[in-house]
Amino acid sequence: MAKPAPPARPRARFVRETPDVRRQTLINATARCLAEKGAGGTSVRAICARAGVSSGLLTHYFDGVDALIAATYADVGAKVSTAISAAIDAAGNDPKARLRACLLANFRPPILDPDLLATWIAFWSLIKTDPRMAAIHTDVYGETRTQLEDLLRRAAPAMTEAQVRVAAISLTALVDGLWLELCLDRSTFTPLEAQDMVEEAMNQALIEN
Amino acid sequence: MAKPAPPARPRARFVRETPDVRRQTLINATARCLAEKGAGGTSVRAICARAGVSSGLLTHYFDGVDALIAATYADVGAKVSTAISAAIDAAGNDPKARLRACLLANFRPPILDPDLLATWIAFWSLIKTDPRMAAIHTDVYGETRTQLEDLLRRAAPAMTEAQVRVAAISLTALVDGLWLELCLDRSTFTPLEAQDMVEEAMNQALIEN
DNA sequence: AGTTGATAAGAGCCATGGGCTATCCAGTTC
DNA sequence: GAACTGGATAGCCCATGGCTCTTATCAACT
Repeated sequence: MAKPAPPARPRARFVRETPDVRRQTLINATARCLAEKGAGGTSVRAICARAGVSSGLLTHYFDGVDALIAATYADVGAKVSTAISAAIDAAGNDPKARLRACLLANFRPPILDPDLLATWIAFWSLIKTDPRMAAIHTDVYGETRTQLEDLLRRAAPAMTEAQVRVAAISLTALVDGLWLELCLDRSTFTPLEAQDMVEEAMNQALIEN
Repeated sequence: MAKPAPPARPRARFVRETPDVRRQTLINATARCLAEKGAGGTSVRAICARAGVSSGLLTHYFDGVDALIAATYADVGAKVSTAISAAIDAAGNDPKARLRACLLANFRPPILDPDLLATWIAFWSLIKTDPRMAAIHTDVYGETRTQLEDLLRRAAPAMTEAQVRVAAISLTALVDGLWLELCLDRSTFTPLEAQDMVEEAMNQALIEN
């Protein structure tokens, strides 16, 4: 069928971007949508409206909205990893100072951010049903733990591999638990208190071994 | 308007239940839906199909699906609290044994359960947008922490109030972080290892003070 | 400058979601 | 046993969701 009515309003102008730029724009818009409206409010239309593109673009550049969310997960994970690495490098060369910086960076922006938790929760909610998300989570968590184990080995060379592994898991869990509760409800304790608790646990792990 | 076509199939039989039974049935169905299909797959129709009732009942007994989810949050939180209290009572009268039981119960069924995490994640995802959920969360978390603080005081009477508070927050965070990661991915470490880590942290908190 | 082909827009399609309501039936009361 | 009360059903309405498809637009190439 031929379209009977010509468009009353001319079609909007647009600029042609490279695929990388477009994908990044969509990923950023997805992260903001997840943060502001949660997983339930993150629809194709909402993402594309925020990105300033039409809804057809999403399917054009990603294999559906689920794939876009998975890509956003990987991207946000990489951003967090970068922020932590930057904090480590800024701490200088002392192994203990570097370990400390790695742990405490979790309680400062941009990582200590309720919006980031909202994004993360959206990812967690998809791990159960989407194997791709589960794979990304395993990657991200494993990378973080490996980095922490490396810092621990340098800060306490006397530790055995088993001790390093347990300490890394334990410190990661403590950090995650404090971070989670801080993002959910700031009224219980402060980021500084959380940092003190983590530092205390870190010293215990180093002293014991 | 009168209905023009008489129903080809007679209407289904039904049984009349008390409001409490119906509400509990719907709450249980909601918890199972959240666990199996995540927050995204938990619709009015899915809940009611699982509960074996028609979709109109949900609106009849709850003020929309959000209210039902909030009720489910409160119910699941109460169940967890009950399980922990039971573990504490089963530990006898020794204060340290009771504290230990409270902490370690988090790594045994029914609390260590990926389905439970799925339910919890659904709740977290609503805290940001629904003040009622935030209020319930504050209640549940506060109650848990108060209970832990009480056990700590009895196990280590020499601790100051500030020390008790910090220890409770810290131990809760460690437990939550380990529990979270265990539910997300069992391959990283085992529940027994998690219990050992928590016990170690508990002993540290008790010895120091 | 004209041509070309991929990029982008935007309306539309079908499915699903939540809530509403007219209708029906099980248990109670007289 | 008959009328009554209110729990329970099932279908409907409208909004929104993801995705497709056609058409318009732009930038590179000849």
